[in-house]
Amino acid sequence: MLDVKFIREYPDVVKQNVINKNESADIDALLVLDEKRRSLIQEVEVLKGKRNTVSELIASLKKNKEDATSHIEEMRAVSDTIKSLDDSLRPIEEQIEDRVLRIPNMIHASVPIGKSAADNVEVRRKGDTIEQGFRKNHLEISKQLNILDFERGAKVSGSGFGFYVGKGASFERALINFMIDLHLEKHGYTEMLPPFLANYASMRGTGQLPKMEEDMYAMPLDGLYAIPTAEVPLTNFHRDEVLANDQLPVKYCGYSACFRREAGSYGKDTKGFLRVHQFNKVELVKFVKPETSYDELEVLVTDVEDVLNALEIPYRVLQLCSGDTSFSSAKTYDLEAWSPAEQKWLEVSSCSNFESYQARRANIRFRNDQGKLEFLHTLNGSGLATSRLMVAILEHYQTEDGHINVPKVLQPYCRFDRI
RNA sequence: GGAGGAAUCGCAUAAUGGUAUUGCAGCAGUCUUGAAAACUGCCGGGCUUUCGCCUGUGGGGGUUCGAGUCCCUCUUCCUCCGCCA
Repeated sequence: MLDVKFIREYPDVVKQNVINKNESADIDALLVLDEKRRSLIQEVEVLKGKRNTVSELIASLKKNKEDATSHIEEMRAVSDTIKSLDDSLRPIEEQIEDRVLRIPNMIHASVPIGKSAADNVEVRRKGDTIEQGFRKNHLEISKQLNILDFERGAKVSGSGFGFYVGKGASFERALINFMIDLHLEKHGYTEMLPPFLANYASMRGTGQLPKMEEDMYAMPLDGLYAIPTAEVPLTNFHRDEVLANDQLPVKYCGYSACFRREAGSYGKDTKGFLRVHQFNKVELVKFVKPETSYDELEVLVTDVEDVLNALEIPYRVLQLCSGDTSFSSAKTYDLEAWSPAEQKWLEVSSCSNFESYQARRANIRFRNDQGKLEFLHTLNGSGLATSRLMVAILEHYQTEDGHINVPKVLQPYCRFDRI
């Protein structure tokens, strides 16, 4: 979340940012509440100061066995007033918190202003887009080879769930292991295997709640939510903690299943793996010093590109415009893999710098060079999500006789080199 | 699920119901050629030009003039019992 002090000082900048991000938030209502809060605090603090000094007086009178009855009587009234002021303050502070949590992060100065995905800027491209040719789409080829089963997924769980079957399951597992090993060995991340359910405080810490509640699977009986990304547990790993200065940067790499209700997106890209309620993803999360976070973002993107390069899948890197940059992010790059059968780019990764937005929500600090406590910066990127990557692989590595060659780098992870 | 114990600054610790102690670590300074040691200051959050003020003992309530301390409740951790892959 943003610092309330910042919102108070630069309300117009914050308002323009909300517009640029295609979000909505009533900044003026917040400022009215903030004003009310501060004047109430001023009033109540004078009374509390009085109570403190008189209480001390009462203590010393009692120690000397003198009479303090009149002071106690007086303080009884003061305490009642304090209580009623505190009572009127509480709902105001709750409203302020709720409103602040619903204000999006400020975009970075380098982010182009734009309305939608059409205004995103292609930064670079590796490999060429290719024609469909003889290639079948991922649903046809996977049905023919019996490696994915969405019909039975729908029977067992519902629309938008699928089974990986036989060599399809092995191949998925190989892909995950390959990506994790690459990030550990080549990029120096620490491996994590997180819980797939998280509590309210964690979901709030990374910015999913309270605003995106309808996108989450919830288990109200236990107050738990199915994670939409490993970003949630990996970032909240350090919630309410202070990291040592020389510990930074901290880099985690973790696999998780990801769960998304995808409410409101019915009918859009719903074919097979293009949009599912559960998918697998290897996530990268970094905790860094503020002055290094934009350099760390660039490195994060190249860490992800290494995976696509190793798999020899054509891809492009996009810088998202303001309107397409997510709620909590200050700057985001998307990576898209080419799908010959769909004849379009598929989003397979999203790499973002959240600056101190998540750190402030989740209260993650470090001791800076001056020995002071300061919010650090968090970043994360998918490295990568397998479902759409699988679509690209099944198309690119398809042979004319209707089989799939296993990419060279995955062969050591599979017990076969052809499906 | 049941019984008992615990939670105080980054870590560790103290506090007959009278307003949070001390040590370590960290930061700045004095001294030093430099470092160490020693000494001084800072060292949870907020407000304040300064002096200071408010707040803060896992979360939320309550009793009281006054709560780390007493009561209720929730959470987490530890010990044991039960159930379980």
